[in-house]
Amino acid sequence: MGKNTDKLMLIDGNSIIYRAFFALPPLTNSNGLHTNAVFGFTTMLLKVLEQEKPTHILVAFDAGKATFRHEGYAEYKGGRQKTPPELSEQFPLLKEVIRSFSIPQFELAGYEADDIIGTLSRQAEDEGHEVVVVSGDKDLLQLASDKVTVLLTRKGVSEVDKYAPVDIHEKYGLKPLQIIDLKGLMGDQSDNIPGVPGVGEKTAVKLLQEYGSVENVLDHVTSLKGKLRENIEGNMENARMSKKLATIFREVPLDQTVADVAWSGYDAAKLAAAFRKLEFKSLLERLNLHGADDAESQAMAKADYETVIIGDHAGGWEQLRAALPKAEALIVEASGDNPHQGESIGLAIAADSRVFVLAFEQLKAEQAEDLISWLADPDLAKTGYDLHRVQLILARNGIKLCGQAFDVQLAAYLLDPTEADPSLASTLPRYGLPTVPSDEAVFGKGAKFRVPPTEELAVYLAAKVDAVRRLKPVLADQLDKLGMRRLYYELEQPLAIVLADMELQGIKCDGAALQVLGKEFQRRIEEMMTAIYKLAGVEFNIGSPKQLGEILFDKLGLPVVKKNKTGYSTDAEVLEKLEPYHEIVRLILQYRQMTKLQSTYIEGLTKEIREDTGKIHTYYRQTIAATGRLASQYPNLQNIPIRMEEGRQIRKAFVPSEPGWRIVAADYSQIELRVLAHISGDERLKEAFLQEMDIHTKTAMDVFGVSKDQVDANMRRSAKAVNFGIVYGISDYGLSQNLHITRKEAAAFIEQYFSVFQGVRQYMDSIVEQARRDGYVRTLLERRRYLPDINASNFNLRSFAERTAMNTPIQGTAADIIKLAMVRMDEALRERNLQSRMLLQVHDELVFEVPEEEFETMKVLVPQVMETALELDVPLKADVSFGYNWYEAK
DNA sequence: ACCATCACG
DNA sequence: ACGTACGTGATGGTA
Repeated sequence: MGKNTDKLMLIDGNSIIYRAFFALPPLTNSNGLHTNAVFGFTTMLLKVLEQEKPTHILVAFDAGKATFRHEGYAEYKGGRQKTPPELSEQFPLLKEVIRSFSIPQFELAGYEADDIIGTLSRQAEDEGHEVVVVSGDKDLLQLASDKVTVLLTRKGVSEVDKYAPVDIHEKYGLKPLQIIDLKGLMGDQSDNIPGVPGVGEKTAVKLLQEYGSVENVLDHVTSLKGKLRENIEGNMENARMSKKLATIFREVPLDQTVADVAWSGYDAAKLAAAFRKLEFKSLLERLNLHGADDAESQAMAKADYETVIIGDHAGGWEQLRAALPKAEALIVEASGDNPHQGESIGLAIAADSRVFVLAFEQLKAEQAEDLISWLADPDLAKTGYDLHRVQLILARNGIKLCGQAFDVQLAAYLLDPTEADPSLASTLPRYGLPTVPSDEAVFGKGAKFRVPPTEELAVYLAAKVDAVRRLKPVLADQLDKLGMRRLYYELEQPLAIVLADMELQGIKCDGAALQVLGKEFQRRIEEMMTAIYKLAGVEFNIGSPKQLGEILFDKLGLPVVKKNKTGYSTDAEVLEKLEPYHEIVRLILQYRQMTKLQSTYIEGLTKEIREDTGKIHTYYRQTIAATGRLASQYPNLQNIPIRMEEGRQIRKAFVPSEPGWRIVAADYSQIELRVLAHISGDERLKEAFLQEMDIHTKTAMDVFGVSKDQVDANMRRSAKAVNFGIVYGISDYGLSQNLHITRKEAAAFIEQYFSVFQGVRQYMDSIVEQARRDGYVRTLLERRRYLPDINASNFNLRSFAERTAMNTPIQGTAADIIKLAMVRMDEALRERNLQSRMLLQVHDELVFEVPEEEFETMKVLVPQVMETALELDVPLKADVSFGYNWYEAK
């Protein structure tokens, strides 16, 4: 190493790849090779290279054989699960990627990556250079010094935390070297290092802060008391050995020196080739490497079709007309995220060996008639990408779409509802097909959005529509294989059309009523601002959590309850605790509430009212929620206030679009707990619903062992919280937070609940076990959700996956049921020739507008359809309400 | 672009 | 010992 500005980066290869493997969902390239861990490692590597800009770098690996640590303690790393084959196969891939980065890597028989890193970091330190160690293992913190900082991965591997000695002290109250003592005392499950039984992190830190080291703790064991002393006295040798095992050996006989790992950056073309091979499309883009790699185009589908641009020559329309009977796939392109707005761009249709592409403009031509009637013909099947959206875009242009037969986006969502990127560009490689460029690559994003010249656009749309045609049979087969055929064809596909109809219908919103309310809110906001400034003694931006924190905690000296990574937390939970200390707090809570109503609802909704019709048209996303629920956007009409009276007033602005009509709303009563009763088969829970009892009261009776009359409001409230907790995947901590009780009390509640509702306990245990075995959970209608973290060694990731395993079948089945009810309801309205319209869905509620003469019919029909959507072992119950606006329907 | 906050089921 | 309740979307502030 030469200059003093040199910086050596040492990466713990094994630790990072393990972390990445368990943190990321399974990912395979088109050859079926698993690549998730390599992907995670690479993402992390790019990030730290960018951030730290090292001049020297090395990735160290364990040699995969016995190390010197096994000589003294044969059980070292014993009991560890065998490396899963899905991970093993990624080591060679990773090593190749590292080579493509031109980064040196090594391993040495008998030593671990830690030891190599320790040795080189000492060498560099002695030479006076700066060192950065990267790992997922906090053992490495022992290496920190003036010269050495340690980066530990957080949240899987996507982020790193930087530790200098001062940070370690802040977090643990220990010096870097004491990390070894820490492990000596507390041990390490994953390395099978015993430590001292009964001593965890808390106790170990306390002991070390007092005594400094393991040895000194052992010397002073007589001054300790009780069980702790007993445990330590009985395990002195274990403690000494554990410390030894945890100590990184810093004198590995290495041939290489720091100078040997000099690094001057990577060769973009080499790296691109490697990413290409692994199909790391997003990384290619991130590096802007497209131009660097000629092989890129090879993975793109080689066009084995003829592209016909309509409008180019006279015969185009005629060819299209002749080809339409054989049409196989359809693409409709428009700009922006909101299909109710934005510019319609173009269409592409794949038929036989040809692909036809036309600009939207062309649909105005006389010759477009055949195409338009093809689109509208319910007997002519269309396969496409996001047909729900297509239906809206076409409708906006006065064109009807019918005959939706297969939607690759919807199918891909059902096959993996957690996949974040539903684009064709990302879906294709997941199913082993050659990919297409991303929308972003073609159109640019945000302000840079532009429609490319006709020729380029045509090539892109042609590639997409061809891709849809290839993808369809693959996804359809997969749906069949996984038993999701009916879910797709009888539920989701028909629902897409029902949703589009609802969205096109829209709901009338009385803008004037919103303005009246807004005026009142504004008056109160200004009143509160004045009062808050007066109490604070200064004017500041109340909406800025940073400034508010300074006022509350620095200026007024209120106690700090909770912190977040930006600084003081000032959320409602914190403010409620601070209310007794200062009257400003209550005002701030009210101010927050009012400004939320004003900006999100009064102003937000007003912007969404169409001038010509006075209606709001939301957009239901059918392929977003991991549980199968819908999501509503632009605007979100699933979170209109109801819990607080002030906010609830907003609902008065939602009115029928025809004079004299009414709003009829019906919501499922306790659908999630009913679903739980059904799928768990718990006799007591079933009985509660069969007897039509108030479920929270009944729960309180059973849990507290009292009669109905003895259940007071508090007991019912607790029972209600427990019921919520059960649905969410219960944890004592979560329940304790919610009820403001101790964790112990919460745990006792839960235990009591489970001892009464044994079927529920059994279900919760078995669903988690099943998830561990299969890697996924399912709803009653066979919707599935994969839980890649269910076997993670990271407690947090694993616990989250376990709660998800408990929650998703419940929330997801409830979603199945209301979706089914929507499809049936749509049919019922048509069959009976009713004018009433379904307008909104709010997870367990459906909202209609109903003419006077259909009012009595709908009051019966809606709950009847909802209650019979699916037969369970307990009855489903829907409560109807009505009024001349949504507020009154309560 | 990301975070904190808060609206709903 | 670990440190969270499940699922969403919109907003304003801040880097």
